[in-house]
Amino acid sequence: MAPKNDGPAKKVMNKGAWTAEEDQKLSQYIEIHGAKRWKTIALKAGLNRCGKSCRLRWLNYLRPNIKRGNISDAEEDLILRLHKLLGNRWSLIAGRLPGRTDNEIKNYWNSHLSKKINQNEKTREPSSAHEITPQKTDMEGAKVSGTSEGNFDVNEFFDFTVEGSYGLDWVNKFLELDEDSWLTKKGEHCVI
DNA sequence: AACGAAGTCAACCGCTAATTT
DNA sequence: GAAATTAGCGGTTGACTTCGT
Repeated sequence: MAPKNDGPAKKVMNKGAWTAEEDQKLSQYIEIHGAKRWKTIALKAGLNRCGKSCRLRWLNYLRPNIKRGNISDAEEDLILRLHKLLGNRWSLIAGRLPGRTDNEIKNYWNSHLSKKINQNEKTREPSSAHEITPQKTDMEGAKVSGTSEGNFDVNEFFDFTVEGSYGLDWVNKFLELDEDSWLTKKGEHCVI
């Protein structure tokens, strides 16, 4: 079958793995002009890529201060705790782990932690009726359903827009609450 | 050594939210 | 205020690597 001719030929964008040359072009352009207007960046940097692809590459790989590999025990612990609190809100979780990206945390969760949790759940008593289901529960549920004390919004509660505004210690303390008392509270009046 | 299964991770896709015109 | 554009997010895919047989 002949390809239909629908107007001016669309430029075919590069897809797949980035080359070192592309990385260099993107980094150099952003260094000079900043990381704004990704479509323009893609165009002006001479990259045959869509803006979306450039943004992703920059955020997940080229950005300065990116930590790569080897998630430490402390980081893993924090991810677990934050996930319990926030569910699959990877960008929020990543915001609490300097140098880590949402994509990396998501991957780490899917390949390592979700399995760990499944194993733990299997070994635990099935009678834990108040088990937390991590995804889209807790906080989001609270936001949607509201409570007797009014709507609780995790984004207001933690100002995630300001990195380190509370410090990890505070968040950790917050999350260290014994699960049972935590859940008792949940049952009583507040869906946290 | 060869092969398939399982694991990992970079990148893409589709969607929504935010911003600009 | 509406429409168009841009940014950002989370889910998913697929190529590559590692492991077990």
